Amino acid sequence: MKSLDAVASLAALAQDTRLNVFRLLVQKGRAGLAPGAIAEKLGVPNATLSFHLKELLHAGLVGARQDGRFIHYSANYEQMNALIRYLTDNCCGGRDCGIGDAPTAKSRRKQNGRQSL
Amino acid sequence: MKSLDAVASLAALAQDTRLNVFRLLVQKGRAGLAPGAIAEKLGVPNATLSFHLKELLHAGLVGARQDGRFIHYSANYEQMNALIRYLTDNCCGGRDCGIGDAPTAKSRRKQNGRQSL
DNA sequence: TTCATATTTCCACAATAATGGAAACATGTG
DNA sequence: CACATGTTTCCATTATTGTGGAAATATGAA
Repeated sequence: MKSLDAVASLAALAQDTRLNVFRLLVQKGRAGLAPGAIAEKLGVPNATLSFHLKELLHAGLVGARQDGRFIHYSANYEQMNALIRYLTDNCCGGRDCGIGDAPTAKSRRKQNGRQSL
Repeated sequence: MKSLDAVASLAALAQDTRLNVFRLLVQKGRAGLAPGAIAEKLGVPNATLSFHLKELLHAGLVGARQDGRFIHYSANYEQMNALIRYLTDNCCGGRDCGIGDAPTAKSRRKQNGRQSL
């Protein structure tokens, strides 16, 4: 990931409504959600939501898939992971500091002894 | 981490100079760097750097430690990891999707067979 | 105290971002 | 086609952010 891409992604997430939208989509998985459902869930006016979805889309953090009258927006996990890698890159000069290693959804599930379904 | 904290942290990182400063500090480890060294390394005017360091400090992403005439700024890894956790929280509704799991500095070192020093 | 160096504050200007109602546009249905 | 519903664009207003030179402040050394 390039610096400009990272800044664009971070700027896209650095806004309350967009962050809520993105986290909602992250939790919804590949299937995603349509703007109407997002607007209802988060209580955001259509015009405002549309503006923010476009920002997220432009930053590459979400994808859109047309399905009849609906458009399903979904999180772009590759971009999300690339961004996280960019932030933690070469942590502590590459030494095994044990701190540039955020517990991830997966590792936390392992700690909890939960398995996939 | 609260939504407002996450937005503040993301906003702090969503700026080219600040992102460069933060990544530099992440790579420098707990020892950190003084503004003078950062300014020289990144070619940023003092006033501008000072402004951005304050932003990062205020967002909790870096810490400052006075040492004589110098002030050592260093990355706050706890905050960094909390932010990453916030973004990936409950990915795919908690199912073992295998995608909310960014390769971290540590895991990548393991894959490369490198050990700590 | 006087000097040298490190860092921050002041300030004003320029640029960008967020908001949401109303209207326009797109798509499937009868 | 006419209609209902989902989504986006238009637009003006308001608020926030980034910039860097110059001056002020802080700290240690001579």
